[in-house]
Amino acid sequence: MAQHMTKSIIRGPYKPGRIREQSRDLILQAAQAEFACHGFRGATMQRIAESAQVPKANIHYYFTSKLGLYGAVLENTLNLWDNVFNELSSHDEPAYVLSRYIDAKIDFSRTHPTASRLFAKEMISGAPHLSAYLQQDYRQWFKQRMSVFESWVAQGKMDDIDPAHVIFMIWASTQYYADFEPQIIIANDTEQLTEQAFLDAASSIKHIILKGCGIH
Amino acid sequence: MAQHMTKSIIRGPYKPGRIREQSRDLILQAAQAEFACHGFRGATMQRIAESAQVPKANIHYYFTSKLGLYGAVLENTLNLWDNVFNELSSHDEPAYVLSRYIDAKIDFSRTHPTASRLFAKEMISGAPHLSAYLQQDYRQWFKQRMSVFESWVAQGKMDDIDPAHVIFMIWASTQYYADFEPQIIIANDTEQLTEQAFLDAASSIKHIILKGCGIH
DNA sequence: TCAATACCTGTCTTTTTAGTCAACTTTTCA
DNA sequence: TGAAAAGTTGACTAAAAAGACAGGTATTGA
Repeated sequence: MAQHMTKSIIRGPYKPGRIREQSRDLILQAAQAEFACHGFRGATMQRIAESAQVPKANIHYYFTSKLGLYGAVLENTLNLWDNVFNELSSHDEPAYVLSRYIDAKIDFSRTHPTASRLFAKEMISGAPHLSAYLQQDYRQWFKQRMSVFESWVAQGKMDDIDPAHVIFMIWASTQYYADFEPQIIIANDTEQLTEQAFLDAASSIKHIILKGCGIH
Repeated sequence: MAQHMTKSIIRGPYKPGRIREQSRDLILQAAQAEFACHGFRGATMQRIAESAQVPKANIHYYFTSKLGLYGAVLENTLNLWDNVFNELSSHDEPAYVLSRYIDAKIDFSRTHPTASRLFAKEMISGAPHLSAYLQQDYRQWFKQRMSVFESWVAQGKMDDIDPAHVIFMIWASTQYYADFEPQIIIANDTEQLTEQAFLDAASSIKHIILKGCGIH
């Protein structure tokens, strides 16, 4: 993704590359929703074009192919993801760190549900387009966090539980509120999930995870 | 799904309707895998045919259309699902009931991963083909179980947590091991998930859920 | 103002897809 | 055993899909 920012000062409403950026973003957003809903194979360029209200040929002006567009959408989404990942820092107090992390994850589910769903769809399909990411950034991040948990266990700050399962439980529980929305909406007997519903979910998850891991 | 069992005694290897049943099952199984991997729109009749090793026209002999086939697959899958749902009976002891339920759910993830993924894909897509089920059986089941939890809370057998979140946490955590398999495999640094890995997961989930809910 | 560059899109081609159909083979049971 | 019923399938059609491309318009900076 080469960025060739010109040195031009803001002079009028137009700068070279500015239209490009806007149009790309518009298409990427429509594409994310379409891919999240129907998966890579099930999404169509025509529907993405209609959703973004641009001619289909315009998409091919900015993206080489359907696969190229999907790759750009995934890359875009992973950047968001990484920011939330990094919230799980190596602070000394597990209660503080995990609480913040669960809050951040639930907030992500509320504010970026399509990003969560896109990622989930890709995983369920066997993650054919994420192997590079999973093998590198993810693997590294995961190992680092594991060692933090292990140090907590060694210091007697939490029960001796395999940290991997704790992380998976947090991911699963928080992402569930984005990915399985229809199920939750019907169980709640409501039309759509309010911010309060997400806060309540975070509260329950924090209670169970912290107490369940013996963290005070 | 009309069943017209004839009264014929076992005479040879062939009975009317027997071939039908076998062929339908063969196709349904291939279709489940394909739909689970690529979703409704992304799956193709040709690929299902190849996977089942029958000509495409044969599928159309048994199923009216792609949508009809998908409906049959969903119906098939929901029957399996319901059996696991019913494991969560209204026994007196929450520790016993929840332990058994978590074990059953994890076992389902291990033995029927494609069923879990099919269901997840449908949910993420907004559950357009499951509204009838969600509005009836599921809703009813959910309300009944909620009241069981509430009675446990009233009897001081568990902490005062919204039961819905507990159920969602159990579902999310157990299904995660089927739906997000690639992620777990890479984290575990292994080739595939062993039965022992699932047992360990169940063990950790039980520990956290029971202790986290204050169940003894 | 005026080339040069970036951006836009209607129309076309090729491939893939769901679904049809008529001719064929196998199985059944009276 | 033989006619009727069930099952099978290669070849076809029509629709939808991804992508190419030429000929346009808008924007820029000198």
